[in-house]
Amino acid sequence: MTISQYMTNSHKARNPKASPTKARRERESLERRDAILAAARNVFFENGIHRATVDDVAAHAEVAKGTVYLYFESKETLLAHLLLEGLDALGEQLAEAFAENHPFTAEQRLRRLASAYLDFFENEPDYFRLMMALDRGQFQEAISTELHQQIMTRSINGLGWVVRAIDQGVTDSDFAVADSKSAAGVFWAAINGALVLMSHPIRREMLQQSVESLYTGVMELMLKGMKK
Amino acid sequence: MTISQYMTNSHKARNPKASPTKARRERESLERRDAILAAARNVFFENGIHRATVDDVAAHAEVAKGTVYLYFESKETLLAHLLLEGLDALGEQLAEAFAENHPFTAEQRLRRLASAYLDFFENEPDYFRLMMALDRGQFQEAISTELHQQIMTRSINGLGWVVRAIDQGVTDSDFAVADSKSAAGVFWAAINGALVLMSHPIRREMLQQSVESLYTGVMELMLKGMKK
DNA sequence: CTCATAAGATGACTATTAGTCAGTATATGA
DNA sequence: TCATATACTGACTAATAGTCATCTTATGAG
Repeated sequence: MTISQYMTNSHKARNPKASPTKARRERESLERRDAILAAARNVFFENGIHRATVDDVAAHAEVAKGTVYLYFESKETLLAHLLLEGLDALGEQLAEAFAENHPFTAEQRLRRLASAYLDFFENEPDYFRLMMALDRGQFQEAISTELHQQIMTRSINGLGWVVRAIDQGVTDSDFAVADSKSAAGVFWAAINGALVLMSHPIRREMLQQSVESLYTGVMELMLKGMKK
Repeated sequence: MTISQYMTNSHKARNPKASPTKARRERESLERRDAILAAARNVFFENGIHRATVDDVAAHAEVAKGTVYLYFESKETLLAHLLLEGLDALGEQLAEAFAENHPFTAEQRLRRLASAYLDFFENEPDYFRLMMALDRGQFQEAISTELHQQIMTRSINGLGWVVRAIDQGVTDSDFAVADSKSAAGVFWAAINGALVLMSHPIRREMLQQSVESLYTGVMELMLKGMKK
């Protein structure tokens, strides 16, 4: 018996219920959970989160409604998990845009981050809508604090890239800002505000300009304002 | 008989149902409508628009539920009328801040407008929440296009003050912006984004700064960016 | 193979609430 | 006084989130 085999057995032995069956059961349980989440993604994104019903989600996942509630506490919890997916996707795109190992200037990095967010807005409108729709007290009260913490952590991590870019700008003496964290909040609030405002066709018509031009306008003013 | 008296009588005569009673009836109808709207204001603002029920509103207005629906098509229509109240209040404050007859500079005017919006955010949090909460497709689909038009008109009028301030800045050669309408959209999107972002206690904690400082940060950067 | 047990799944049921409408009450003026 | 019109009522329907007693299936001991 090799050491690794011994350790594996030891691991199994720790839990009296351990058996080849258990591993399969756990896998199947995760698969079912994923199937329900996938159904939720389709149903909520297709019909909008208010029109869509848990019965619909159950039907799409080919399980009874009760089963949905075995895997997720509530409709809001389901939505929260979709939100986490969206935040993860955005986080990855921001990390890629920051491009840690490339010798970009701080300004280039901020432009790339802003551009990545605009791409996300345009390519993943469902996730973006979800992020905005769930950014409300009503929703937050309906999910566990643990889940809420996870969402907040993901959000902070996303903003972290902006903080780092601004830090770089301060270090390189390109930017003049009092506090990089505040400045990151300002920058993000502004470009996010542009996207929220332009999410409505009527608003776009009203302002007679495209999402891109308003978004770029906000970004350029913010950059100009931060530069030395 | 003066001309005005003649015209008044002529107006009444146009409608064969005219009578002293009719005027009273109409007044009473408006009073009831106001009572229901007042009840809605209390109930929705007290409990939050999702938790509050139309039964609650009816109970507070001391009418049957059916009566509420005689005066307002739906829960959303009730909310839309509260929203109009809020937009009117904000519009008045912006007009006052603009101070047409005072010799303020464009920059002073923009600062005053932004300051008025911050005041509104802080003094009328219920109306502000309503404005943000109802800024969604789901809500817009549920009200008449006429009502929706009214809301949009109020919004445009509000932004109009910002456009005028920026126009002044361009005329006075203080600002360098390509298009004042776009620039107004940019400015408003940015400061509004700051308020939305900071509406959440968790977000404020995350960014470790006050609403005021982030808001001011956004405004100063936007002003700096617009200045020649 | 058989059967007791546990784990997992089910869907009928409850509770809540927006919106309806047949019936009732009140006011008007002929 | 009474027919009519107007205003109001609240029991009812429909939709839907969430529950839980019951059933089904898989497991492994004998």
